[in-house]
Amino acid sequence: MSLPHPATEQLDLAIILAALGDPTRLSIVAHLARNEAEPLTCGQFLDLGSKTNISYHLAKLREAGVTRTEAVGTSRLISLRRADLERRFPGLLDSILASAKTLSP
Amino acid sequence: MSLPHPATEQLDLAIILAALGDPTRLSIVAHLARNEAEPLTCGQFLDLGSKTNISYHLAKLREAGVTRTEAVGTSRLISLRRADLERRFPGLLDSILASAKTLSP
DNA sequence: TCCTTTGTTCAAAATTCATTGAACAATTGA
DNA sequence: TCAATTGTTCAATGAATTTTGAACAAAGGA
Repeated sequence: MSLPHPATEQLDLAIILAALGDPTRLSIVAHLARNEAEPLTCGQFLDLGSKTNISYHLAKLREAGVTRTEAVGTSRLISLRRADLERRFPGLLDSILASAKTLSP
Repeated sequence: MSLPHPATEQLDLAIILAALGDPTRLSIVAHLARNEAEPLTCGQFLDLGSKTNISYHLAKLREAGVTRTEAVGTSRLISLRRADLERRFPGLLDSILASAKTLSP
């Protein structure tokens, strides 16, 4: 099982914005931001869609470079690539997360 | 000819990010930001695509609330809705424009 | 070993998106 | 009035996206 992640220098703005320009994925990212202390598993997003569908959206976020996914046992631990994003596009993620917060308090 | 623009309070984050998550539209917005002194016409984007195609992308940006389009003669003057965006999602547009700048210096 | 848990992959269907050319509309100027 | 300029709308097409269920795979525990 390969879980390819784009390198930091390869992160593309349009691809990242497209990945975040979807309600389900925006909810996933907001949820990750709210629980950055410990990474979350796929199963913790099942209220947002079916198992298959969440797997699809999480793959999109990973391929865009927004999240990192590491396999641990049968689970996948998902976390925001905050430091990488900050280095490539300073301030971008924070402003998007802040904007997302004005919607779901 | 009606040119409907969403109200500031109705601006939706996912819709805005989806509108900006396209290379052509990101170029359009970056170009608008570089020339905010005076609004631009559709014809000034023809290097990014065909006349019909640019009209399509400009409609997307307008419907998302990113741009404002006013008819003047046979032309359309297009400008960023910077103040509205700032009020609804403070800092968002600036951070996206700054990120876009790191790509095309 | 067998079963459960946790996710992925695959194929199919439905939807949406992007692009094009032809036709149209409105304004301006000769 | 006639023609040129500036964009939009329409229909069609191909591509990409989203969603679903069935089948599969890997790890862990009884």
